[in-house]
Amino acid sequence: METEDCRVREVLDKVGDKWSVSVIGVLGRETRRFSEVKRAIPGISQRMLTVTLRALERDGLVTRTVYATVPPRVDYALTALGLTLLDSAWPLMNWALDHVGEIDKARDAYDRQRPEVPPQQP
Amino acid sequence: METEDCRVREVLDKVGDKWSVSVIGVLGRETRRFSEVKRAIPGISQRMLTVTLRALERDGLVTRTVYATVPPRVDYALTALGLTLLDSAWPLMNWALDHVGEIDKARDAYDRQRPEVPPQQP
DNA sequence: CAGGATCCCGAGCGATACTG
DNA sequence: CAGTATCGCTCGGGATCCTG
Repeated sequence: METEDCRVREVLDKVGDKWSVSVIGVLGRETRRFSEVKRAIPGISQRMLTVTLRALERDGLVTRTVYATVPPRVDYALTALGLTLLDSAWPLMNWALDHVGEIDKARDAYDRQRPEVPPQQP
Repeated sequence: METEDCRVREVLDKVGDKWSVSVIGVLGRETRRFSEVKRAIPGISQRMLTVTLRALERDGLVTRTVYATVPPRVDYALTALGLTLLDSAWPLMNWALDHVGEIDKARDAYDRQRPEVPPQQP
């Protein structure tokens, strides 16, 4: 954890950013249209979906296929590289799922110990 | 990837944030003092190290031990939970290390295809 | 030595409106 | 349908100064 660790962190930042994981998870092993991905991720704005997909495409993690139809249609899918990322991220995603409860409990315990600006009524 | 996915993302955000991974990596299986961790992570400010460590402690991932000596001394170490996180994160960290090169290449190729505001001299 | 308190800038992102 | 363009706000986080 020293010198080129920053490069790792850069990649981890990407995985950790607000939407990339969700998008990669939704794509999984199937090809999806823009609107399908959007519908599959409740809170995302079309802007952030576009931005996120562009970034993933730029990094060689997803492919973008445009069909010159009317109305337009664009398909997204994970590349081979993207699939290896998905596989490598699985353990961590599972960890998150498995331990959310523990984390919540730890957090509550921690918060109960420190008053931290006890509620006032302004 | 639908409803409680947001909880997973919340945890992933934590892992993906700017310093958590580095801190967890530095702690690894050994106890370290505040200043040791700080020195092991080049770019970090003491403020962000404090903030990051507090968040990890709150989530039950690291323990904080204060010695009432002069000068003061504070030790940090991963909890059992933190260790399971470290293990689960390994595959992803390795993936990042192994594929940084590929990502850079993909990025360069992508950028070379789109002019994207060709350099001007203002 | 370990960290609390402030100030402050800019990236990140949501909301909205327009287009091929 | 699948974007692009703008505006504006939030807040992450760096710099700096102070303390037990």
